[in-house]
Amino acid sequence: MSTPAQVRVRFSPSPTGIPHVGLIRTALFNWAHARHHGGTLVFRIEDTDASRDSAESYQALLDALNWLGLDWDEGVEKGGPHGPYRQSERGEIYADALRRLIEGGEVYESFSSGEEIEARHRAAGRDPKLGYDNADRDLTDEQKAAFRAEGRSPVYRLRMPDSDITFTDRVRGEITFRAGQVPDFVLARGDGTPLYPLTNPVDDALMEITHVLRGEDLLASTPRQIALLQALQRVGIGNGPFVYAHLPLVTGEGNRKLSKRDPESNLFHHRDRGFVPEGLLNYLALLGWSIADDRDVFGLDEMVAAFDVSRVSGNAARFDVKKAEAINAAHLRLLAPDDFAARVVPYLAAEGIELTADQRDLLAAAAPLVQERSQVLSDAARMLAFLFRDEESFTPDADAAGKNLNADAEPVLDAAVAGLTELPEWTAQAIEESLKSSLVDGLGLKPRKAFAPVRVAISGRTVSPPLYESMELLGRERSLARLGAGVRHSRGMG
RNA sequence: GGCCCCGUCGUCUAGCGGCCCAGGACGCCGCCCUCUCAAGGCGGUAGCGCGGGUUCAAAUCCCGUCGGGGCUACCA
Repeated sequence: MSTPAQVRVRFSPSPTGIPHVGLIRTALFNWAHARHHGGTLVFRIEDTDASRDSAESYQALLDALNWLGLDWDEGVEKGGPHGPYRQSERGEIYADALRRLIEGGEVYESFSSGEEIEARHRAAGRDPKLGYDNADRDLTDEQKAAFRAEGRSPVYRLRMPDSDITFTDRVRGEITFRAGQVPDFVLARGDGTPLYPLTNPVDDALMEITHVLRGEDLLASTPRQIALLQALQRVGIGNGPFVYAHLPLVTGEGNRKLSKRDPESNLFHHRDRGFVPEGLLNYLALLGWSIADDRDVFGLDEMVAAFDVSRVSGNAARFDVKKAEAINAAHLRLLAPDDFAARVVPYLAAEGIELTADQRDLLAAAAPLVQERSQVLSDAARMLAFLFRDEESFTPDADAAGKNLNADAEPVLDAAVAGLTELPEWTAQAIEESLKSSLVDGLGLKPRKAFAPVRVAISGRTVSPPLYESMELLGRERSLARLGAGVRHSRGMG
């Protein structure tokens, strides 16, 4: 595909709250688009609302992108020829743009209050929710002076063109907004504070953005931006409108836009559960895009090679935790064993386990046992935790113990201990033979019945790494100690 | 209410006029492997919202309708 100019895209969040998966999906698509075309990704911060922006949110954004490995070429923390990249530091630029727009007759002062606008609609028998009625477009100097004399200060509105606005959205095709449907809108407050509708297009123009990939929630504001971009061009700023692509919304239960209230909207929630960047990014890529008709597990490099915005779907996409986990699980299995083990470490720490050097080796030996049975890294940490707890602090999961370390379990565990104590060598194979002979053959139990109490006594859980291997790694002494503790627990239940 | 977007299995999607009595994935169900939970393998379940056109032929094009969603701030 050929593109006339060098591709320049941007990721321009406002630092409010915790990074949302929908926001990150947008970042990913912009990143992929830039990388696919060998273009430039600009990372700009839209912090024009001091009351909502926070330094923590800004840090969280950096943290998110760094964790995911989504790098940018120009922007905050990096600089570039179009800085500064935080809107809070670009006040003079917006003031200048506004001044030129006013001098060029593109923008006018508006004194109407919201109540007045509604009142006019009611008086005329119109829907009061119609929005601004462009009533202040041609105020005379005398009228303006009179308003000022009342102590009122005006807002600045862009004079919208009286012609249709049509553009070709890269994902949705041609979209037209009829003339007169979009009211003149506010670019800056009376005190001159620039607002998003002004700053966003001004920066896109100045930063020479060529493609805007953003959420569908911004689709309705596109005609306003196009009109502004054209006006800016007339007063000597930028080259007019560029290509737009509105990405489908990411929704939650009930097809509603995923709200900040939903835990799955929180990027860090997924990181905390043990999604790896590869897995989460892969899943996010699937929300509106597909790499092939028969494949959905792929890496970032493959995405970059194949990405094409025009193949993005227009349908809203529901964030499905189950599928996200399945994709993540596939990536977990793709990891080299030592890499997998290393990534589990922080999740063990979250369980309160700090590893010693010896335990590091133990982890390296044990991690492969759970690599294929984990969906997220915290699964692995939970299954492995029993290996790293000393006998004083080890306590089986209450639920598992209640169901499996009961009166019925006592003879089972006793028999297991008896057989295991005398075992000449402590290997998984020897353990297996011993347990089968003492429990299955000796007590005539079904394997299900026989191994459940042993598993819970040893690992503390009903789902664990393979039992015999687990016991081998745990060692004879500790295994017998836990079986003994299991016996005592069982008596307590009897 | 107005403007705009969207409408293929429960969910994410492939499909861009014949290759589709619709393919993949997740989920769900079943079976197999196992004298261990799980994992894994195999199989199954389930969908083109509806009504009109256009065409030899429509999931694919057009119109209508119904449904869902977004926007509608001196937030971004």
